[in-house]
Amino acid sequence: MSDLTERQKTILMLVIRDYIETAQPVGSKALVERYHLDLSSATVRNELSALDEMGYLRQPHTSAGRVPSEEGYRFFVSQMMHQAELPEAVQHTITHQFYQARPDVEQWMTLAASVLAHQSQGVSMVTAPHAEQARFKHVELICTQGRQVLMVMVMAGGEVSQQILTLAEPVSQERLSLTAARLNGLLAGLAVDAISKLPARSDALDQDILTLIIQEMRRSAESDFGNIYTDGLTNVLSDPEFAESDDARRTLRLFEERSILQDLLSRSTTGSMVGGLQVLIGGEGGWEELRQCSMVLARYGVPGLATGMLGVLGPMRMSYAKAIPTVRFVAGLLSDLVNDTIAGE
Amino acid sequence: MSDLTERQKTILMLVIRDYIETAQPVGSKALVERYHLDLSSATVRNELSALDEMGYLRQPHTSAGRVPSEEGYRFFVSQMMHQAELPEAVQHTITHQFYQARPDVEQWMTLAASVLAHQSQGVSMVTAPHAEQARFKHVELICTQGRQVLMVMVMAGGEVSQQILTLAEPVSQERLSLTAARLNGLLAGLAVDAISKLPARSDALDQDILTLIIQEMRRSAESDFGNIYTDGLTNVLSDPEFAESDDARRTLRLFEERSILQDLLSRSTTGSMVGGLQVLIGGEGGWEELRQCSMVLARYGVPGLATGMLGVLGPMRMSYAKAIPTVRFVAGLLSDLVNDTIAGE
DNA sequence: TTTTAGCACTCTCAATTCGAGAGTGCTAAA
DNA sequence: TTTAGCACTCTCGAATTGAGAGTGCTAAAA
Repeated sequence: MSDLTERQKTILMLVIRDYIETAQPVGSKALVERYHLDLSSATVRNELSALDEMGYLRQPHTSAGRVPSEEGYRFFVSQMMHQAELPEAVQHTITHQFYQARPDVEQWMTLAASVLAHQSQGVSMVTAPHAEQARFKHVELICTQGRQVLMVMVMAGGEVSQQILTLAEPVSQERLSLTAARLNGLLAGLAVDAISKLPARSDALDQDILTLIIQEMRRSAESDFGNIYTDGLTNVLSDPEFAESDDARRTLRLFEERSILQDLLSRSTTGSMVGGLQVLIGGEGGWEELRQCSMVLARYGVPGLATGMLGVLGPMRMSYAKAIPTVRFVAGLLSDLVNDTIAGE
Repeated sequence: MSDLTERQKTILMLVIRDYIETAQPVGSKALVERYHLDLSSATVRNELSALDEMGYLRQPHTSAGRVPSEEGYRFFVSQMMHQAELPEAVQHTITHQFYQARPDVEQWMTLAASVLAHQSQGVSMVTAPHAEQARFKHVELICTQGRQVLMVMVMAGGEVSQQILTLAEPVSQERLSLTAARLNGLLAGLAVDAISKLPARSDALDQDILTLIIQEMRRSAESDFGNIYTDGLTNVLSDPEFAESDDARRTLRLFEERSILQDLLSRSTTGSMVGGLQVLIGGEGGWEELRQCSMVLARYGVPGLATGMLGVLGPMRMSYAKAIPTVRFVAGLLSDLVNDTIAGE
C-alpha cells in the first residue's frame, strides 16, 4: 500500500480523477499535457507501467491508456475519504428543504432519496427508520363501515402501521374505543415478547385484536426494512458503461425486485467501514450484477432504538468526491430528525 | 373506415399482428408464407399498396416491408377490443393473489401494479382511490413524546393521512383524546366546505387542530391522486424500439417525475373511450416523449365516492391483446374491493 | 375484370477493408 | 534518473461492397 512513492501516488490519483471525468482510458501524454506535469511522457510511462504491475491500474488492451482497477479505486477512496466535506451552501440548501417539507416520515424519505440522487448523479436508496426491538405505544380502532375496521398502531420509535380488518359481525365505535383503551393501558411500552406472554383476554374482541397486534409486530420485526425509497434510476442509464447491452436492464431489475435490495442492504455490514460510511467497490457486495458498480452506504438513526440505511449506487467510476460527503451529510441530517422525533426535547 | 373489403381487413390485421410479434417491417412474400394465404405475393402486394394509400400502413423507406401507422393500430384495437377476455385460469390466479394479500390499500396498489406489468409486459401505473369531495370521518391524536403529536385522519372513503405535529407546549394524552373526541362529534360526515364555515372553537388546542384538519383536507382535495404506484419499468428497456439512443431514458424520466405522471393521468379524459377503457395511441396523450408509445387506461372505483386510475404503457406495438383484457379485469377487481371497503355489507 | 408470374430496380444492412491516431515499450543518449 | 526517438500495436470511424428482401409495373392467364 505505502510502497508507493509520492510521485506515484500523485500520478495514480490524477489518472483516476481523469478517468472518472472522461470515462476514457488515460495515456501518458494526455496526462502530462492536461495537468502540466513537470515530467516527460516517457517518465510518466514508466510510472504507469509500475502502477500497472502493482495492480492499481489495468490496460484494456495492449497500447491503450490505463484504467483504474478495483484496487486503484480503493486507494483513491481511502485518500479522499477524510478531506471531503459538502460545501456550506449546499448543506444549507438541503437542510432548508428538510425543514420546509411536511413533517412526515414518508416525505423525509422521499426527499432524502431525491437529494442523494441529484447530488451524486447516481441511484439512491433510503430505508425508513426501523426499530429492531419495537415497543408498543398505542392502538386505535376506527369503524369505517359495517364490519370493516381500520386498525392504526404506533410503535415507540414512531413507526406507524395501518391495516383493514373484517370482523365476524358489526361492532359499534363505542365498543371499539373501549377495547382500544383497555389494550392501550395494558400494552404500553411492552415489547412483542412480553406481550405474547400475557394471559388471554376474557373479552373475545379484545383477544382478537391482541392476536392481530402480536402478528403485526412480529411481521414488522422480521423484516429488516419496510419500504425502500429510491430515486435517480435514470441517472445510471446515462452512464456510458451502461449505454450498450442489457447490463443496465439487469441492474435496474435489482431495483424493481425490492426483496433483492433488502437483502443487499442487510448484508452490507461487511466491507471496509470508514467514518461511519461504507464503500463497496465492484463486486464487494457479492452480487454478480453489481460487479461494475460501487456503492456508498451509511446507517443512520439512534442505535438500538430506530435505525435505517441510505446510500448511493453508481458505476465504479462514480463521483466519490460528491457521493461520499453527500451520504455522510444526509445520514447526519436524518439521524437528527429521528432523534428529535423519538427523544422529544 | 368500412371502405375496406373483407380481404383488406384480414390482411391488415395479419400485418399488424405480425409486426407486433416481430417488430420487423412485414413484406408481401413473408406474409403469404407465414400465414398460408391462398393468394400470391403479387396480389397481397397490391392490397398492401392500397392500405398504404388509405393511411393504415406506412413504408419506412422505399422497398422495405410495411409498418402499421397510428391509424392502423386504431383499427386493430377497435377490432379486438370486444372479443378480448382474460383466460379463466389467469383470472383465478389474480383474484387469488388479491384475497391472499394483507387487506391494506397500499398492498393492493402494489399488487395491482405488479400484475399489470407482468401480464402486459409493459410499464404499469396505479393510483390510490381518491374522493373528489372527501367527507371527514375520524381523527386521532396520539402523543409520541413531549410536544410531538401524531395526527391520524380518516376520510369517509377510507383514505388515511398521517402527520407529525409539534405543539407549542407539551399536552397530555388525556387532553388530546378529549379534543379528538369533541372534533369527531362535531365534524363527522362533513365535507371540507362545511367544516371551514364552522364558528371558531373556544378551546385553543381544538381550534389549532381544526385548522390543521381543514388544511390537510384542502391539500388532499387539490391533488387528483396521491401516490402513484408503478412497476415493470425494466420491461420497456427490453423493447427493441428503445434499444438505441436515449429515448428510453427520456421516457423513464417521465416516470420518476411523479408530477408529470399525475398530469398525464388527469388529462386523459380525452381520447376514444370504449367499454370503460381508454386507449391512447402514439402522441394522443399530448406528450412529445410518448409519441412512440401507447397507453391503455381505465378508471376504477365508485364514481363520486372514491375513484382511481390504472393503466399500462408500452411501445406502440405493445401487445394490446394482453394489455386490454388485463387492464379491464384488474379495474373490475379494484372496483369491487373499493366497493366492499366503502359500502360495507 | 381479377389474379399471377416475371423482371428490373431500390434500399438496407452486415461484413470488410483501410488509414489515421493514440498509446506503448525499449534503447540509447543526456 | 530522466528524456528523446523510434518501431510497433491496437482501436475506431469512414468508405466500400455485395447479398437479400421488397417493391412496382407489365403482360399473360384465369
